[in-house]
Amino acid sequence: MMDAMEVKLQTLPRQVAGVLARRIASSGVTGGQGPSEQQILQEFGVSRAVAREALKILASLDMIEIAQGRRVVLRPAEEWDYLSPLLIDWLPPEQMREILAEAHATRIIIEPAIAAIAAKHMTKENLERLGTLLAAMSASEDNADAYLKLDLDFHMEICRAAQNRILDRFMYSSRWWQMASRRISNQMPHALPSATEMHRAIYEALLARDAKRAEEAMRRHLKITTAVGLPP
Amino acid sequence: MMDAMEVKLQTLPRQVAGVLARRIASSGVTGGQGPSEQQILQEFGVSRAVAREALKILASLDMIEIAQGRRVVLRPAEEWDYLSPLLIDWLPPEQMREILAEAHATRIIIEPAIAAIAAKHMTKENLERLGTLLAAMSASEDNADAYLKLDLDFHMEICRAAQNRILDRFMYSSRWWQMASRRISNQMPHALPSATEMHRAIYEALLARDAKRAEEAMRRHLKITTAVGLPP
DNA sequence: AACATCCACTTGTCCGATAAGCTTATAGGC
DNA sequence: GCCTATAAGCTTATCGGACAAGTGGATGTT
Repeated sequence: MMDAMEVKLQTLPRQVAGVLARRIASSGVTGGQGPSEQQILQEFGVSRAVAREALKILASLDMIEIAQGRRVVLRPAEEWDYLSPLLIDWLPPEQMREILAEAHATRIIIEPAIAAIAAKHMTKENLERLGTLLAAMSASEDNADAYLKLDLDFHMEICRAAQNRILDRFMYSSRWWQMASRRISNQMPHALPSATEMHRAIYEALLARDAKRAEEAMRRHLKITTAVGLPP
Repeated sequence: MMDAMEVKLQTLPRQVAGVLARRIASSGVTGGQGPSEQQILQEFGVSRAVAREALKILASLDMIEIAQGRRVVLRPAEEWDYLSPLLIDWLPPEQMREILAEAHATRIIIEPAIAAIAAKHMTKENLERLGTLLAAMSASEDNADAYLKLDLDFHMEICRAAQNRILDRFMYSSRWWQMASRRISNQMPHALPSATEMHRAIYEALLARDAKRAEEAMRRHLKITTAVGLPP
């Protein structure tokens, strides 16, 4: 049962799935045969139940395809579930950076549109929570971790106002991207005060229910964040 | 082991997960205790392995949370994975219609932006494939099923040109939404010729690498589709 | 060469047992 | 009486072995 020495951070199937996923993602091979239950048993020394669950995890990420009687096959990488926090963590560094850059590009498309819609649907409660978050951000500019959490909540609160569960889901995934992004690039503590200013600009546009202004404020905010936080 | 009479369309865990998911989605309850392994064993008469896999499926949709020693808990419906084709099929009709409407609203946000980006990245191969698809659509206007597949491929091909795997993933999910949408509303055979015209307008804008025009053509196309294909 | 049969391999499902973690209740000490 | 600590009982995690069911290729026949 793997190495008894190592600390148990995650469930066994997830650890096995992680090793397999990294291997698949690094190899770049696609379309061929994937790992079979038997191979996993022998290589990792785990029970068949664990091997099966590990494969099920990879299947839920659309990395492999499982069918009775047939061998596991590797699915094309273009269709993997890059919205899953699991997959993000298992990608090799270069691919991870690429995905995070693409995720940010997608934010620049979606979030201004969200802000525009939200401006028209904002309730008093939404605005109150945004105001509270803004004050907390202003007071947390010396704590990058706390600030990030408030930042994420701020954007999520705006999305909630747009009342669209598909967009909600996108923002939910965005949470993991940004946490991963911060893990690999620990800079931008100096940018926090200016970030608060930009958030305030968004807030005030929403307060005035000015869709155009909210959209533009959000776009400016995200474009500047690109230049600061991510590699070219 | 359930009813031996019924045909085996899907794997057993998935069937069980479907029943449980429908029950959870219909009840509207959230935050409380979810189904335990023992309860599933007794109610469905399946083995523990099947019960566990069924729960794992629900967990992969973010519908429940599983942890050793603790009982399964129901997660808030706002964070379910509405991008999954499984969940879509398991929602009660009203919720399904709501989600499909929200999905279409999201398409109107994202796809025009995709078209604008794609216009600048279009390769000769992309344009050739689009042209082929367009011709096939024109010849399939009497076959709604075939037309839908070509339609989906057309939009996907444009997205591919934008070279963004997050957007790719979104379009991949969009595939299931539209197939579900067609399943519940079987109209719009008369709209196919005009749909081809709109697709051609998009194609020509891309051919001219005119981002603004492609964006606007895509937006018009999707807005008209809204009025025809979905309930208000 | 075409076709039917059989066999080996793979995944699906079942059963029973032990380990590990959490919650609650109970017993003890203060 | 209140608090703490231990223990009991529930939950999920992992193991091992067995058989069923489906697929694909090898085999063999016509």
